[in-house]
Amino acid sequence: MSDSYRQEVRDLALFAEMDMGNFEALMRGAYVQNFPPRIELITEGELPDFLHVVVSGSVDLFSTWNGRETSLATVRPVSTFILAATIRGAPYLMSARTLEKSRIVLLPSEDVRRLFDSDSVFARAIVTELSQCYRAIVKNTKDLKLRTSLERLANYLLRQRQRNGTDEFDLMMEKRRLASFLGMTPENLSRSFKGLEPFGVKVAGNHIVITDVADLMRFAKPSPLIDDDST
Amino acid sequence: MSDSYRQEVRDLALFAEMDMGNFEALMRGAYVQNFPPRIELITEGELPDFLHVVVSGSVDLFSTWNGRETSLATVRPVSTFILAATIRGAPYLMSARTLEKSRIVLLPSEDVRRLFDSDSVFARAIVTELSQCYRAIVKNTKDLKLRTSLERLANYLLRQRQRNGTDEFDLMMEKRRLASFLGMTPENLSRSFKGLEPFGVKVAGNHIVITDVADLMRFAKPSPLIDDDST
DNA sequence: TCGACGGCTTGACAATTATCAAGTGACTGC
DNA sequence: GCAGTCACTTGATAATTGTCAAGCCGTCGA
Repeated sequence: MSDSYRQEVRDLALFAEMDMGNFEALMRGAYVQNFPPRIELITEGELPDFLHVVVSGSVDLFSTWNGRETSLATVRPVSTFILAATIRGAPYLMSARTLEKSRIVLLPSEDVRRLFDSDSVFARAIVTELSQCYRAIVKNTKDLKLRTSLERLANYLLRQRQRNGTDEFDLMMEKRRLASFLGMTPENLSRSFKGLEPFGVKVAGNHIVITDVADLMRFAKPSPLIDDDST
Repeated sequence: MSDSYRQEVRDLALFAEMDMGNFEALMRGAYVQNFPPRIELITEGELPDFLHVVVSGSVDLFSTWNGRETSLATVRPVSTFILAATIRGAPYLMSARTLEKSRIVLLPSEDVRRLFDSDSVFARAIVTELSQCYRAIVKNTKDLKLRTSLERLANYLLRQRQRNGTDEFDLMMEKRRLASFLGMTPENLSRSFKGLEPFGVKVAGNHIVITDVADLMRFAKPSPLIDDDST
């Protein structure tokens, strides 16, 4: 494995503080793989062989039931996914597929679990990461249960504005996936974008301009307890 | 604190394996409190002072936004809640209220965080607990996004059947709260119960009889990746 | 250049879900 | 006992969301 990837993984909060010898051992068993777009990396129901780290590209976490499919999250560099399944040695609850050409570091689950047992610094880093993931999905559940689809879209746009630090930005994903992520159909997402025009949202393809932030916020009523990424 | 509560807390997976001296220290700072029904124990947005352990009674975790409210989970003895907020020292994302007369053990957050840093056995127990909570809420999100309300109710009833080990049981909560938990209105829950009659569900007040399990399963299509409590 | 493809949009319509209003029935306190 | 309360139910109606079909409009490759 090239040193640059090694360093990128080491820089993750999850691995940054762990014992260097343990980290080296973990990386010895690891390998990097390149995937083309739209490749299914893992399938829900299977047992975790590897902890995955996205080094470049992006990965969609999704789930299916009874012929329906929904997108649950997007993983962007540099971060891990399916940590909980790896730790528990329990079946994946989500499937994962690459969205674009992506480079993934694979860490054997066995090694991760063994280190989790022997390296208490690593164990603590895992707690931090897991509690972060847990809180993120709690916020997502609140978003889903307390808001209409129009309100979810409005707040999504405000969160993107916050991330980008500007009132003008491009959507980070296909609209069809955004629709799935927000829990609606592509058709309804189209109509919802129209529905936000009166509140100061201009849409041209993937390009969004928020012309009246105050007005949009008045409608969206964002809350730190749902929309803050950090806490 | 009485020895019986001390032992009940110790028996929790979260505390069972930790160093005895550390556990004793934790319990010295703890205290037990009795609450009447419908008392708000914590309010979302506040900072965690205590890790809560329900010893008897039951607690509703809920959240509000813009005048709406939704029930996210019910905590029954003996288990903890708001572990993630306590560990991160971040604001509660959910509020909690007693559903009935309840006895709660309060463990100062400071002590919990300190022990989490110094007792690696405890830290590992926390990882197990958190990953369990995380996976539970992922399942809940899939339930919400992939199923209609009728399907959610059908699968809920099958889960209760599994828990109780019998085709005849009482609902564990008020129907209004069940409705909120399942992401629907009380009116719709009423109609949904009616809608499940053709699939072998008989309802009389809080009492449920599943007269045709095979038929109900054919409709509900339960999946271990959504409906299994254990994995 | 052209046609095929795929994602997006639009309109008509249907299903699902929520809201409002009224009524039932069980329990409670005077 | 009896009125009052509250959860639950039911019906009518409205809002939201999904489905289906068709058309638009880029991109891409022949």
